[in-house]
Amino acid sequence: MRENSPNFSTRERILGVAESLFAQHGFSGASLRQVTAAAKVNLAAVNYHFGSKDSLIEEVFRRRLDELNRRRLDALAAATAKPGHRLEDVLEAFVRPALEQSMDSAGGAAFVRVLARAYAEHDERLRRFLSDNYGHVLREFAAAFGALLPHLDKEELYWRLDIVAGALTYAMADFGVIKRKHDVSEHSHRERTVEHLIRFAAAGLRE
Amino acid sequence: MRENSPNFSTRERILGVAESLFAQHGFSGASLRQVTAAAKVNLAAVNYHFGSKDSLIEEVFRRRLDELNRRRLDALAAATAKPGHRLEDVLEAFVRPALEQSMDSAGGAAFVRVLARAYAEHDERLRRFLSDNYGHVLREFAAAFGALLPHLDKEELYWRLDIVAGALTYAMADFGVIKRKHDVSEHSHRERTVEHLIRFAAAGLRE
DNA sequence: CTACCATTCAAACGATCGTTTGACGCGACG
DNA sequence: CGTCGCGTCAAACGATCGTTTGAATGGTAG
Repeated sequence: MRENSPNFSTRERILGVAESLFAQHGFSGASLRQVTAAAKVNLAAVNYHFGSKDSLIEEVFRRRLDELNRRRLDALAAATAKPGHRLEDVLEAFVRPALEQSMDSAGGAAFVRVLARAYAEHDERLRRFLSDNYGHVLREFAAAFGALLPHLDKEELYWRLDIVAGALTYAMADFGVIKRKHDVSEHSHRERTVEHLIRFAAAGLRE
Repeated sequence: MRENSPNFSTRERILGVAESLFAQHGFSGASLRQVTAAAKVNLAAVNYHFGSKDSLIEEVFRRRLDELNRRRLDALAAATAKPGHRLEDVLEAFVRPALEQSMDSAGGAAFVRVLARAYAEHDERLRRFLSDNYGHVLREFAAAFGALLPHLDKEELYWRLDIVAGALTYAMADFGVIKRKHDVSEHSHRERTVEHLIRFAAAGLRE
């Protein structure tokens, strides 16, 4: 059952197609006419259901980010509750929910790319939206990391977490200039990518 | 002396301003009218001097990437010539030229952001241009890494190098959701970022 | 001075952008 | 049956996009 199936509502088809096209061409690179044509809906449907293109972009995030961050906070709580938990546990709480979300639906993989794109976009409006709605998640993780890394002051810690977040996000998004021939075991590749990245990040944070 | 100084030619002012605006708003997000207005030149000057917007984008890359990759290949040759050279030496040959370029001119820092943006853009035309003109550099580095990592087959090696390249590029570009308050020692921050990233990458590649 | 060439300029081109409009189909409800 | 509201539709809005045009400009060579 594809995203343009008539079994999906107009609103849901728009969200699914927009997620995919934003991942491919960026937010300003994908036009509403491309989106509505691919979703086989009328052009005006976007402004009817979402109000504007910017609101559509926000909704693309909200649809998946709410659940993603809920899972992240649950995993973080489970990790920090365990006495003697390690840095790798906190890192995994941040990364594994994104990995799982990227595998459990067709649009999940596209959404991780959208997330990575948002990270690269310096658009102030989009950054403010993400900061306002999901900044508390980053702050909770920063606190958990800080407790495990008492030798780092706050500025140093945030600076390194920024690097780690960028590396993790972009590796998850599978961006890259080199094309892989066989995508047969993409899931296991992704799984191993996460493991390696956690090692990367843990080593760099501890130093 | 600013980039819009009359001491710079029209062509050079366009290149400098375009580099900065592409870094801020992306290639499709920055219009030629914004570029020419900021550079204080006529709108038609872009098509007169470069032929098209796409050609301008290519020229923004070519202007700095030629020298960057020449420095990278020189550093790589120096690193591999040394007997008993380590993985960190090859990584540094890849990263340090970008670091130096980002500090020796006002536009250099912007260009590193442009480079990172190109990495995220999935635009097929741009990727082909970069692959055609600078693919040999990546291939030489891949060979040098492969010689140091004989336990990895070619596909595995390329897959990991992709991750490493993404992490390094984005950290260099200073993307991030968390704003730092004091940019007083940005250069030393960047320097230390590179050191940490090399450790990250070396640990992950060796595993 | 004249002729020429490179460059700059205002203006306009057609295309495409996000958005708005008003009519239309149609099931729900009194 | 009438009507009300939700969703969809074709069409058009003004704005902005990349690009092109043709005239004006200014320096240089014959």
